[in-house]
Amino acid sequence: MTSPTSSPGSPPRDRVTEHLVREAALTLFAQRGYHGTALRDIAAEVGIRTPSLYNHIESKQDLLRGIVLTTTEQVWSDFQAAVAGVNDVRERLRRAVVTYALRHAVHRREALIVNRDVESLEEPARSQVMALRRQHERAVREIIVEGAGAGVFGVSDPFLASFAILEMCVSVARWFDPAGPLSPEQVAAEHGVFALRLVGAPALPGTNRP
Amino acid sequence: MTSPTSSPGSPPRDRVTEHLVREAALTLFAQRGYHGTALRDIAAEVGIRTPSLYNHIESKQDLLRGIVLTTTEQVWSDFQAAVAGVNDVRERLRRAVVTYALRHAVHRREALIVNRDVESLEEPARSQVMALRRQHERAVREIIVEGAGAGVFGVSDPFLASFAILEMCVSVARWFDPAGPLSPEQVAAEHGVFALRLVGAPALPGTNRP
DNA sequence: CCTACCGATCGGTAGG
DNA sequence: CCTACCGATCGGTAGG
Repeated sequence: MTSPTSSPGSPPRDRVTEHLVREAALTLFAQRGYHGTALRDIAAEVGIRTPSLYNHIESKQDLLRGIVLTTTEQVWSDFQAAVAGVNDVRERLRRAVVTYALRHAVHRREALIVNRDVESLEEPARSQVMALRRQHERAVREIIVEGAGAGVFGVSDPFLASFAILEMCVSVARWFDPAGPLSPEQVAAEHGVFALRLVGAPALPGTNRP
Repeated sequence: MTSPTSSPGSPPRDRVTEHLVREAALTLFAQRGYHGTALRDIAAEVGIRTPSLYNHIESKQDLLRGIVLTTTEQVWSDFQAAVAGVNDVRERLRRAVVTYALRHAVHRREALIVNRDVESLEEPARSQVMALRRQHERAVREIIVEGAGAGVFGVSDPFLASFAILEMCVSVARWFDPAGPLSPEQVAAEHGVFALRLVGAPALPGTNRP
């Protein structure tokens, strides 16, 4: 692949791209946190000096905003796709949980940053993110409320149960090891089983392997 | 209460104490993270200037170390006290979970800091903390292994189940609201129920209120 | 407990 | 993409 254009005035294509910079930020923010990462570190990671970063990004805050907003939006669209057209309330809960857990195994860095550094996000992005998160939480809780109302789930407090289930999935990002014995899909499937058990639902066929 | 001693050379007792400083650090580290909190902020919180902090503490790192080490040691001793002399494996798991969840509801700030900023702890404290955490994790996992071996729990992967249960308790620190409708004890008890359901154990008497 | 001050580092800009 | 540099802020010390 060669440089596609060389219109007058535009600099020659360099090796470092915006994507590479955001990728480096993702890794370092996840490891050390937003405030624990210096732009100097990110620059070094991609082999340039700090000021050159500004050819690719607007600011350090811009890096955080991109990661957190994109991830939060994807959580919501993932959820909608997962439960769309599914009528059985057990299966709807299972799919919501499997999707959410899968994301936290596959996109560990993004998840860690969203949960650790959302407080460092400036307004108005922070409020947008919080609203989207609450929307997702409410939607999952409503599945539990519906299942409890129908007598399919035995749950005394849907708030408690939904937080426990959601946060159990979130924590996958903290301990999941891609080099470990289980695939993201296996971990996600097992969390679907855990969630149904937790709400006291009768097991779905084929979900309990001894 | 008056100043108890005034031995020659010792300065008069001031209003600011080491405890007050550590209390302020606890609140601010929990809110903004270790790297997001300046000593200046902590000093302002207790109404003094930054250099005066050093009459009470050794360094910023010393504040973090105190919080994280103490908390981690208490988790371990809590656990030992909770399961001591309990033979039934279901009851042992339930007590371990209730104790752990209760701590995360009552000591929210400490828990948030341990989980967010342990990476900022310098050696050798960091390794000490990690070892203690692994010890606790292993002990909980062994309860699950024992229950599974005895056929009381139906669990395909004790690692997965123990992480899910433990992290569900950890997350209590993130959403628990002391002003909310549930007491720490109620939340903790409910997590005991969740844990037993999650491992597929038959319910203990009186643990399921509709 | 304070003021004065230290070197180091931060995110970011000027200018090429 | 770079060097040179900015003001602000950091944790911490000197000295009283």
